[in-house]
Amino acid sequence: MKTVVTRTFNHHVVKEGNKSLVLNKIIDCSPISRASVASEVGLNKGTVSSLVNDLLEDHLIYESGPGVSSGGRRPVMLLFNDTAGHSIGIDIGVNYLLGILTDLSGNIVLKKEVTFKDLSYEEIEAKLFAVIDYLQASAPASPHGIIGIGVGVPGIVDNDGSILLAPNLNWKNLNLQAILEEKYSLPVIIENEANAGAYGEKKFGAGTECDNIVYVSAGIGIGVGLILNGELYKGSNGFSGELGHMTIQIDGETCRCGNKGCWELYASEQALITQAEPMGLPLADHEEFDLTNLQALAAAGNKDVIALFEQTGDYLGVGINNIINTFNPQQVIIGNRLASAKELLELPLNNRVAKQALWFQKNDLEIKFSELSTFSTALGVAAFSIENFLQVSIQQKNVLSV
Amino acid sequence: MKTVVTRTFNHHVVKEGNKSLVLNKIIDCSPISRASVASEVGLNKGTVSSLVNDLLEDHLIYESGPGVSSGGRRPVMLLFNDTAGHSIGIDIGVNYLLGILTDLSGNIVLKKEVTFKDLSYEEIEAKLFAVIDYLQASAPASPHGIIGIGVGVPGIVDNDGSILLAPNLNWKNLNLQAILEEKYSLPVIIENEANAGAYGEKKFGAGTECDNIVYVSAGIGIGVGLILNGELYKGSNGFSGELGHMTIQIDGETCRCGNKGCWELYASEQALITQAEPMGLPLADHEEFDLTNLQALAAAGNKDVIALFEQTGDYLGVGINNIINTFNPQQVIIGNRLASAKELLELPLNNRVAKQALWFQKNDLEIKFSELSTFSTALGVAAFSIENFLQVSIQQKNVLSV
DNA sequence: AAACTTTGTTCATCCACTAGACTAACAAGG
DNA sequence: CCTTGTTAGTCTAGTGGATGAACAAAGTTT
Repeated sequence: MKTVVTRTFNHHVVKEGNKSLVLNKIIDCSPISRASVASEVGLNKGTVSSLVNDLLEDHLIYESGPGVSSGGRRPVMLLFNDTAGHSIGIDIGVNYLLGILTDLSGNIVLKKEVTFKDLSYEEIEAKLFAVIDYLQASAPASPHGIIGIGVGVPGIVDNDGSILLAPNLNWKNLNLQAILEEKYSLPVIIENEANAGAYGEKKFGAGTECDNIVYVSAGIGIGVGLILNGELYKGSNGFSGELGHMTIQIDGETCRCGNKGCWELYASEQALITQAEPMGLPLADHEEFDLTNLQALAAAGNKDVIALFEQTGDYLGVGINNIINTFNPQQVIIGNRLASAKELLELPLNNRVAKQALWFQKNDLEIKFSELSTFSTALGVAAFSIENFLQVSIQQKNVLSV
Repeated sequence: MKTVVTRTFNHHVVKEGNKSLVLNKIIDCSPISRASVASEVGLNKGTVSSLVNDLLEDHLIYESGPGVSSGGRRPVMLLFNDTAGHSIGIDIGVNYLLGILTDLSGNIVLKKEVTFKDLSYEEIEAKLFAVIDYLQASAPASPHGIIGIGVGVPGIVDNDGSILLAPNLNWKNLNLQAILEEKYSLPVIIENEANAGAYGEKKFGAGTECDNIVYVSAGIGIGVGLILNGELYKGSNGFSGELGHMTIQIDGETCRCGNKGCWELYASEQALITQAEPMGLPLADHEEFDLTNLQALAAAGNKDVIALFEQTGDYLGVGINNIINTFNPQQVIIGNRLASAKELLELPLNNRVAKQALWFQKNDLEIKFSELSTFSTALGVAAFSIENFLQVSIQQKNVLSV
């Protein structure tokens, strides 16, 4: 038996679509009157009134006092009800766990960060539960409560929310989505950290106006999140964006993935550390090399370290140039740990791109460092939940009224 | 003033959407009865009947004799009216011009090929007009006649149909779309040759079932066409897929684009020729090196040439591996001139990918050589016109009835 | 021949959008 | 203060298209 996969069109679809148009208009332009929504979206005034009433009933929007008159009756202003619910976003890093609670506009109302080192899955899971419990308990009261949990992980996530592999955490084949949904009875989304970061930047960061954004998450390794034609591109199985293992030097050094000359051997935090180690640099007792103390050394004027950053920025540029040739994006956003070294990396990176990029690619192209700083991923996964929640909220009314 | 950009939902949209579902079902499954369409698409029988009547009036489908009974009244079978119109597709290469006339299913009814060398734009334009005139004049009579002209060119085409640059033809800033629309008063589409090829494979070739396809057009240079999430991805300005200039060897040779180590320096027809020239190979009088005589030499058992092809296949694999890591596609299709050397290239290419690709990328991944052989591009541009025509046909009725 | 199946049409009903009338609320001018 | 004009929002009748059910048409099975 072939099941029906296509979605047919009927008045439910029409209403849902228009409701979504109205809601998005209010979110983007609040405060706004019914009349303005109608004229700007292109719907009839009556239609808008009716849809607005539905949205009011769902507490997704609210009316504020009358606005200013433009020569006639004063309009009733409509606003998006930011705080009708809250979303939990978790960013699990190699040695930290960042949890945030956001309202429906992505404003961070609460954050909780834990750092650790070399923990087992069970230990990290305990910390994860603790953070979620804390955020859930501390969330302000609201009509819809916690509307979902999103988790970003540094690894390969398939389309079912299973973490196939998180090499730096030593996780394999872990269905974190099922575990969390079971425990919290809430919608849960697990997503690759770079994909989430890209979505975060698209929704709340530098790229709100753009349809084609490439987010380069440069940390210990390099992952890439892709927003193409306005939506997240995940590939057939969810494994797109593994650009850290793009070959940029056929006969280069061997990578832990088994290949030679992978990009992340040249342009990641690990690359910096590996190259710094044999340099005999001064370090405080018991400290290991990491980005932070290398940045300190550079700030102190150590020329070797500065040169190292410049070299890394140049190599970042090589890969980003490949990205530009591939995607012709409007924005390339560099995020994750290396984004904090913007001052050291930006100039050599831009020089490389200026020298290499094909002339026609340079128009309208922006290369930026993340605006959301360390929150891109957490905000991104929180945004996934919000997006789903709003979509379902708009549908439900129709389903119930059938 | 802000113009209305969003499209609101109303009855027309519903009807248009359902009509499209019905038509596509008939195209995919013809012959098929009204009853089957209804149950498989999920629409009411009456709705389907009404929409089918519209489609019959437009000559987009037709009824054949009754089908076989399955225990009741015999169904009236519906078929897509292939020959309700014809589409012209032109593939302009560096030294050839291929024109085809197809029916609405992409069957080639007529073809006309011209070869040339070092012609000016004006000379090529004359040949282009001649081919179009010939195809137009020879097209069988049909209710809708010629429904559009599509042209694929080896160059950079922006979103307005202007050819910004076709380096191997020496064309610059040429609005071929305007020229052809003016002359023929038909809808004209100009598209990059690789993008068109990708679309051709998606519509009529190996990739009809796949949503994520990467088409590698390996000719004198390398261009890549991307089908992502089921649709052609063109980038913000239409310049995506310039993967021929992806760096795969940072300190490699210098390319004509000014950069070093570009992929097409290692894995294109030009790469083969450049490497073959100093080898002192035997050639017939007055002949220059090209793919054809190199293939002949390889077929004759020349070990140096065979090794050259193997090396090229290996390098093709390097870039394709980068593509796999980037896109996690279901299919990678190699097209254009080098596809004809499948026997020589396939093994080393597959070896390289087998050795390099990350393990989780290998599932469900197919690497193929083009099924449509030299027609990918011409069929692709013809398909663009067909797609547009069908979409407009479905709309028109609604617009008229307002 | 009678009973059952399947196909396709017809018709009354429902739902959501639209146009336009209407009410409410305001500004400006005499 | 009242009148005129303008804008905001509601209300109502009308319309288009999907739906479900009844029905006619044309088969098969027993």
